[in-house]
Amino acid sequence: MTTRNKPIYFEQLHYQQRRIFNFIKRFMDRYSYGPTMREIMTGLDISSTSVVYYHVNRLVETGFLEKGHGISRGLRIPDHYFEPPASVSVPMLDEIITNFSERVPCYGRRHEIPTEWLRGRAADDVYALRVNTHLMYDAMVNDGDVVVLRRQSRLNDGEIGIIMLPAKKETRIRRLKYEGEWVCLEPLMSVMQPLRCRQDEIQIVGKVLGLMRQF
Amino acid sequence: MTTRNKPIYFEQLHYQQRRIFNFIKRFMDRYSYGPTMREIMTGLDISSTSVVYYHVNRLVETGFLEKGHGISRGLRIPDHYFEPPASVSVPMLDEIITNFSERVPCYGRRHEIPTEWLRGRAADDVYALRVNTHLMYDAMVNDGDVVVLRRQSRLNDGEIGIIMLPAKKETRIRRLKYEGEWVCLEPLMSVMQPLRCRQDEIQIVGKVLGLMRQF
DNA sequence: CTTTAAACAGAACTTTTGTTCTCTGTCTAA
DNA sequence: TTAGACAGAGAACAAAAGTTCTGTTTAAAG
Repeated sequence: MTTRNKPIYFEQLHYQQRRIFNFIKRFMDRYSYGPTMREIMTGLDISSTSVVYYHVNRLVETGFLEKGHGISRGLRIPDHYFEPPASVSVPMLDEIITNFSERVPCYGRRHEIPTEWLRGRAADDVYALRVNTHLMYDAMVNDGDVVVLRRQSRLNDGEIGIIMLPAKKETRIRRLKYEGEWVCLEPLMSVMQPLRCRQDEIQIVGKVLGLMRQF
Repeated sequence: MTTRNKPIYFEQLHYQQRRIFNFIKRFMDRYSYGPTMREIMTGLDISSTSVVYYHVNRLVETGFLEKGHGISRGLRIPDHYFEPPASVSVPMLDEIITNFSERVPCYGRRHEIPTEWLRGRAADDVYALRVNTHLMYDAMVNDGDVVVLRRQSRLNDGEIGIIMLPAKKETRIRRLKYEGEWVCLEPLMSVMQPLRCRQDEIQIVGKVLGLMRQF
């Protein structure tokens, strides 16, 4: 395997090689199978298959293409050329489950969220939750909104999460601030009152990643 | 073109044809190009390429496969076998543009929205708009939220849209109700006051499809 | 100006691969 | 029983397509 370090960016490739690469990509888009050397030749008005062969091998050397030796239409575009999916599907919960050590029921329905919301992390333990009125004014969350959360029992200082108050039988979306032995549940709307309580009085359900509302 | 009506569902296909179809699908998944008759033959321990050829043509006849005549590795799996994308990308606007007859500036940034929000319609004229505070309390929309809208100058009775009040130099997200010569802009939060005005006092920017908020 | 490597041209060659053909066995409906 | 549709075997053929070879041009470097 002889890999050169010279050209890294596509723009640094020579004119002919850029043309060939683009042709292959468009061809595969259209026909789902790759072009032959001859098809590239006629498609780009190149005079000989050997010229195509030459440049294709150059592209393979520089990692812009993959190719099975002796395989008809065996050109491939490496995986890293395809953008990762812009959205991921996460399971949808019908209600908040108190004890998260037990299995979370998934009713088969799923919800699509932007990959960006994961901030590079895996989608493990990420769920969508359709909230009902009792969460309403806490954080500009409306009845019927879908809240996306990562299930976790701890939050860093200043992070926003879904927090249960077992004594009051309430669930809130609040920003968590640690103050020594105490925690302060700050509302996201200034109209609401902050809530100060002992750490063992709250139960953290998860971290809120985002919210989606369909009108 | 001889198309039969007999087998419609994959499960109705004969054992051998199901095997071949699955083999092709797995092969393409793995190598990105299709298998040859011989590769299918050896891969499925079939005794002759002609047997493979026979069943492949049967699969083409019944619409489970597509195939270019005389094309090496020219097998294709029809589009309808692949699920439509779960999300679509729409251009992002930096601000509300008053006169929508002129070209909408697009800064290259885009936003991912669930396909479901389009309700089967095309993504034409759909834009994402990051709102700033002046829209805030109208509809539980917060500063920094991304509102997804379809650009249109008319709304049906009861639909929710982004509505400009040129005289007041205000923009609101409200539910529109027609009352004869008048229109009523109903708030989505009951705390707010409805607004009654003449039809020529408002300018409809678009219909609101949804809202996304990243924490 | 000479040298050298990259790029191009054209043709021929070899392998790969789709296609055809003939023959055989099996099952079903008439 | 028998014609006919269907599936399978095996071999051979022909087209498709990758590869190699030789030689020429071009452009940059020494």
